[in-house]
Amino acid sequence: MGRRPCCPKEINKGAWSREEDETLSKYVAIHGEGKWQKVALNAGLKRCGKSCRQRWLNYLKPGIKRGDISVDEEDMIIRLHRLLGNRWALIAKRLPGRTDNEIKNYWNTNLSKKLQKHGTPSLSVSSPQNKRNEEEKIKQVHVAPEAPRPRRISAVEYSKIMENNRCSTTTPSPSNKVEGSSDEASFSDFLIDIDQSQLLIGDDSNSKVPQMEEEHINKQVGLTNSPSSSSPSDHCHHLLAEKFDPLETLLDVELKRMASFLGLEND
DNA sequence: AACAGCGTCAACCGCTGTAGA
DNA sequence: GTCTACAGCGGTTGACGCTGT
Repeated sequence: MGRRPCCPKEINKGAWSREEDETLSKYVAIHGEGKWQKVALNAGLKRCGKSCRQRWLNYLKPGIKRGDISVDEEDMIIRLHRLLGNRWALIAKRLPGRTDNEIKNYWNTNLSKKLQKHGTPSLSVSSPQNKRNEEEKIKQVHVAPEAPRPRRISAVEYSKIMENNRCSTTTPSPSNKVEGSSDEASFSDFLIDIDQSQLLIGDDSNSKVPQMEEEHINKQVGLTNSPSSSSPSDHCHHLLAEKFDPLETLLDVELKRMASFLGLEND
């Protein structure tokens, strides 16, 4: 069963002209993003919808940073890549103004070579005290390049996995772990405890930082919690109900750690 | 000056997930 | 439950510019 070609045959390919860029920008400014097939059709662009989307997101969209990647950004990319592997879209989300394509290209052309040359890159943010912990943590969550590609997974599948793991009984809940603990690692441990082979990653752009993590953070900073004092099983139900991204959460923990090294905790 | 080799990056391609009919 | 269209992602390609010979 063949797949229908996504684009008509009589379309432009290759580099976009200035006229095409203008047409696309104007159309999106008026009608907004989305429905890219219609964009291509209605705007009179002889391009396929995918091509329009990509051009907009990677080049025309306001706020796109172009040009040199700063040292800080590079450092961040390296760290995020350690954590996430080749999940460029997720990495890009953490670098405002940078696109997944740009980061991917930068990695392939610069960083991968640097890393090959020097082995582990020397990351600028590391205090001796925390370095060991961090290395340990990275070891645990490191996505090896040769590891099978993480699979995106639906909330429904996740629910099944969580139920199989009997999370209400065997998995420590952030809510009871956090009690009296200022150790944010405990929270990431909770995440890491999920069988790596079953680790799922919901990385759609709408996935928000899970409420459970917000609660955790709120507790850390001494904010009052939501009225529903949650039992472990409540948390489990919450997990089941929400689309949840353990990696996303881990990432935030990691970023917070980095921020604390840099003294940027309040930013 | 001419050519080859290499690096960069925009764009393409194929795949998966999701939503709606 | 199945099918289809669409969105999104990551790997790959190819055009172009730069550098070395």
